[in-house]
Formats: sequence, C-alpha cells, structure tokens
Amino acid sequence: MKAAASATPDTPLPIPSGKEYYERSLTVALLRARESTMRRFKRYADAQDLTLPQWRVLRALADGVPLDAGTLCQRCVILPPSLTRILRALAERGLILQVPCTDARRHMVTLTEPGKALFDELVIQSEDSRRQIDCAFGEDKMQTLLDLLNELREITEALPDPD
Amino acid sequence: MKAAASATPDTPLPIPSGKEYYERSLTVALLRARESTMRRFKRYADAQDLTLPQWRVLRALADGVPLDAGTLCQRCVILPPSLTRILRALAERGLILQVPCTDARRHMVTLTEPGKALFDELVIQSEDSRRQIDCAFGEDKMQTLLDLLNELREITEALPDPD
DNA sequence: TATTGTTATACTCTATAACTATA
DNA sequence: TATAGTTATAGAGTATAACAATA
Repeated sequence: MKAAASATPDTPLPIPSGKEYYERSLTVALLRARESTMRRFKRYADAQDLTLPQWRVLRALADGVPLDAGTLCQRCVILPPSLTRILRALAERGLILQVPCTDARRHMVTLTEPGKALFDELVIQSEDSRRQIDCAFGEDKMQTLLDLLNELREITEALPDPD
Repeated sequence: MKAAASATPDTPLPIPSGKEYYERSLTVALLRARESTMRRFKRYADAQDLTLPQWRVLRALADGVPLDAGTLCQRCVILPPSLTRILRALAERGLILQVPCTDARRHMVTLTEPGKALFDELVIQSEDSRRQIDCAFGEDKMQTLLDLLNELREITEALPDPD
C-alpha cells in the first residue's frame, strides 16, 4: 500500500500497524478522549433532561455574565440554527432569560435563578466523576492537558483561513 | 451565585469569570480543540464526498488489516446502527469489501484497492494542513498532547463503569 | 442462552441558503 | 450595505429497543 506523503516524495513513510497508526491522528485522539470522558458525565445531563449542547450553554453562562448568541455559538461549538432552538428550549423551561441590549440585533441571554440552581446541582452531582478521572489521570497531567488543548485551539484559530 | 461543590462543602469554590471558568472544562476543551483543528481537514473529506465518520472508518482500515464491526464502532466512535449505514455506503462505492470470517456473526471488512487509493489521496491532500498545525503548535508539544490524549482515554476506559 | 449485527423509530445536531430586522 | 439571528430544509448522527442469525 502507498504511504503518506512526506517532505521528500521519494522516501514515503510506511504506515505502521493498526492501533499504532490510528492513534497518531490528532482529531481522532481528541474525539476518543472526549467520548471516554464525556460518557461518564452524560447521565447527569440525561437525569436533568438536558442535552450536552444545552449543558454547554448553561456552563458558558454560569458566572452570571450575559452573552450574545454569536459568542455562545463560538464558545459552545454550536451552529446558529441549533443555538436558536436551544435558547428557545432553555427559555421555555425558565432556565435562561433574554436581556435587553443597546444593539437590538443581538440576542443577549443570562441565567435565571432556577437556571443557576440547576447548573450548580449538575456540578455537585458530577463532582465525584470529575474527581475520579482527575485522580486516575493525575492532577498535574490534567492541568498540562487542559493548557495544551486551549493553546492548540488558540494557535489553530489564529492560522490563516484555508478557504 | 452558588459555587461548585468542593471536598469541604463549607468552603465552596468561587466560579471565576467567563472564559477562565469555561476553559477549565475538560470535555469542552476537547470539543473546541477538535473543532478548530477538524475544520481545516473537513474540506478534504467534502471534496471526496466522504463524511468524517466515513473517513475515520477508512483510516482505521488503512494499514490493510481487516476489522469487524464491533472494533470499528469502538475505534471510530460510531454506534452500531450508524456503522451499518456507513459500511453499506462505503461498500456501494467499492471502497471496502466484506471478507469471510470463521464466526459468521461478525461483519469483517477490509479496504479495496480503490479504497486504499482514495485514503492515500486524502492523506496527501491534507498533508499541508497537518504540517501547518504541527509547525505552529510545535512537534514536541503535539507528540506530548497525543500521548496524553491516548493515555487519558485508556485510563478512563479502565475505570469502573458508573452504571 | 449469550453474542453480533441489523432494523425500526424518534430525536437532535449539522450544514447551507434564504430571509428578516437592525445598524 | 453589512451584520446578527431566525427560518427552512435536507441530511447525518445519536440513542434505544426490538429483532434475526449464529455461537
């Protein structure tokens, strides 16, 4: 089988055997790491009838600072049409509230008291799972990983657009 | 607002301001890092009329070792019903082929020659984007990140099931 | 009887384009 | 005219349960 392109096309890189090669893909490693950790948290969202994107929105608003739809789309990795539905669902449950904005185009929202309470409840309920992963992996490594992930994102976002 | 639970409930942790708090979530950091990097690769999949899950399946089979549906589900983070559709679509395009297995229950597949060729083409086409991210982030850090991600996954999967 | 996949079904998210309202 | 969101619509993935075939 043909190998991956290399700096010098005359010396193609061999593709190593299965697991080894497959784990070298960054995006796959990110996906699998997320799946294995997220799986442990999803049941808390389920118990509160929240989808994971909905939980991300609550988390993004958790410190009480109102945010507009565009910022929420970016931070929560949700496309605008999805966010529209999510904001409507959360508002119907009384978990968030639209707040006026000088720019009337912007859809600015903030957590209500019940919304804050629900998020705090989720944090408390999931704390054991979080700590379990933290301990098994090591707090130092976890901090290193978080820093690397955020740095990778910032650097990648700063790269010139491929379009 | 109430803060996150802590080891000693009497001293609740304060929730720091927005970006700071939000970036402390592992699963969100994983999602955002994946989004920012994946975005650069998706167009290559689009150009070949492949969805990202389909691309993962090709990648998992790239070294030529046939795999069964269960293994593919795990490695590619795809649920069985989705994989059934994906395998059917890839087989209809002649990119994969079912191979006989002593256990007739198992759906074992391997890449065809056109399948290998298409995957190799994708690797070549996306090589520049991969190298661009690698250089901007640093090869050493990238290797560290990959190792941490795979280790986190292995450790988390080994934890006792929360169910 | 347990395991491996497939089918059925409902829901959510993804993605693009067209549209509305505001700046 | 440009920007921020919403609506419309099609398609793909998510998730559960029920089912079929094989071990």
